Amino acid sequence: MNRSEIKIERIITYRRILLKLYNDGEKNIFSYQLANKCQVSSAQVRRDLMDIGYSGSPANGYEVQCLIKSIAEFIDPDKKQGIALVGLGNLGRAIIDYFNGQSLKLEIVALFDKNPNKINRVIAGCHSYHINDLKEIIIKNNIKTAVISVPSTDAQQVADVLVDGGIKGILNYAPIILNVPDSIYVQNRDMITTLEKVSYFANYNNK
Amino acid sequence: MNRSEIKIERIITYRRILLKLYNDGEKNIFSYQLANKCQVSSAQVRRDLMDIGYSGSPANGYEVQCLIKSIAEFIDPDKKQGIALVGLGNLGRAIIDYFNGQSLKLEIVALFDKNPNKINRVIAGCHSYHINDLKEIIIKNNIKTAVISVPSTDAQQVADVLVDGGIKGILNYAPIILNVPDSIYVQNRDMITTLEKVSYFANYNNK
DNA sequence: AGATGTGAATGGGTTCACAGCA
DNA sequence: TGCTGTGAACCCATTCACATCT
Repeated sequence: MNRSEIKIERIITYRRILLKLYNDGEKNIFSYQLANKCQVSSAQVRRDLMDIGYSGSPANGYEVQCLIKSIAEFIDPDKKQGIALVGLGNLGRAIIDYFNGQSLKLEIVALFDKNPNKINRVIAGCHSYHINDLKEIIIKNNIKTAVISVPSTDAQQVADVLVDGGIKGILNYAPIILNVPDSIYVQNRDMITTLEKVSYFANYNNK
Repeated sequence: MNRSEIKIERIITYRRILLKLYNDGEKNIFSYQLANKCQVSSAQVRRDLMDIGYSGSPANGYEVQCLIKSIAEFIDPDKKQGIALVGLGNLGRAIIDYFNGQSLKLEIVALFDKNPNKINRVIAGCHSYHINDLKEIIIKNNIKTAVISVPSTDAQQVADVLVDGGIKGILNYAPIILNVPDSIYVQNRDMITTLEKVSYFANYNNK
C-alpha cells in the first residue's frame, strides 16, 4: 500500500472536510463531491479511499461517519501523542493557538525558549521550560514530534538536541536545511521560500 | 522548459544556500556539494541548473556569483513586488518579522485587520489598514500577492475580496480550502494539516 | 442511470549512465 | 581523473475507462 507524503496529506485534508460535513449533519457523500471540496479529481478520491480500505456503495457513495473512522484507523497513532514546540516568539505562540484543541490525538504539551522571561509560564494551558531542559523533558514524556520556531541561527543546535532526545519528526519553520539523520522526517515550512514561490506563480502564470 | 512547482521551490532553495556561501566568500561549487546542502541528488541539481540555462565547467563546477544572478533572472520579477498581509494576530506579526528585509524583490507593504485597535499603525515599517479598504489599496498599489493569516471563519470572505481586487497568488494559512478561480495560484500552509502529517511520519517511519 | 472499484494507460519528474571536456 | 550536460530509461502518481453493483 502506498503511503507517499502527498497521499497522506490528501487523506488528512479529506478528514478535516469530512469532520466539517459531519458536524453539519451530512450522512453520505459521493467521490465527486469530496473531490470538489478538496480540489482534486474524483478518480483520485476513489483511489485514495480504496487504498485506505474503505468501500462505499454506488447508490449512496460513502458514509461520512464510517469514512472518518477508517481514516483515523489508517492515520492516527494508537494513543495520544505529545508534541514539543521550541521557540516562543510570535510564530510559536501562533502555532500553539492555532493547533491545540484542533486535533484529536495530538497536542502540544511542552514549550521551550532560551529567554528567561518566557520560561516557567503557562501559555494556552501548556508549560514553558528553559531550552537546557529540552532533552530531558522530551525523553521523560516520550515526545516524538517537535516544532522548531526559533531564529535560523539557533535552529541547527535545537535540531541536534531534539535528535539526541529521540525525536522522529520535525516541523521546521527556520529558513535553513537542517542536518539530521535520514531516519528523521523533516518538513520545512519557512515563510521566505514559500512567499517567493507564491509570488513567482502569481506573476508567471499571468504573463 | 519545465517550471513545475517542485522545481521552482528547489531553485529558490538553491539560491538561499548560494547567497549564504557567497557571503562566506565561496567562489565556486560543484553540483554534489550544492546537492548535499539541499538534500537532493547531484543529478537533480545539474538538471535544474541546465533548465535555467546556466553552465558550469567540469574543472571548477559553478561560479557562485554568476549562478545567483542566473537564478535571479529565471525567478525574480522585473521590478519590486508589494505583498499584502491580511490578519494581524501572532501569525501575521511573525510573518512580517520573518519576511521583510529577507527578499530582494519582495516586500510586505500593506497590512489589514478588522480590529480597530490594530489599524492605522506602523508595524515593522509597514502601515495597517482596516479590511474594508483592502480592495481599494491592493488595486491602487498593483499588489498581486497576498497572505491570509485570519481565522478560518473569515478566510473565504477575505479571499473573495482579494480576487476581486486582482490578486493572482495567495498564501493561505487558514485551515480551509479556498474557493477561488483556477487562474489564481493558492498555496495552503495550515499548521494543523502539516503537524498531523509530521506526526504521522514520525510514528510510521519508525515502527 | 449513475455511482464505485480497479487494471491498464498515461504523463511527467528523477535517476542512470556515459560522452565530452579541462 | 573527475567533473558537467544530457538522451534515455525508469519509476511512480494520476487519470482513464469500463466492468460491476444497486
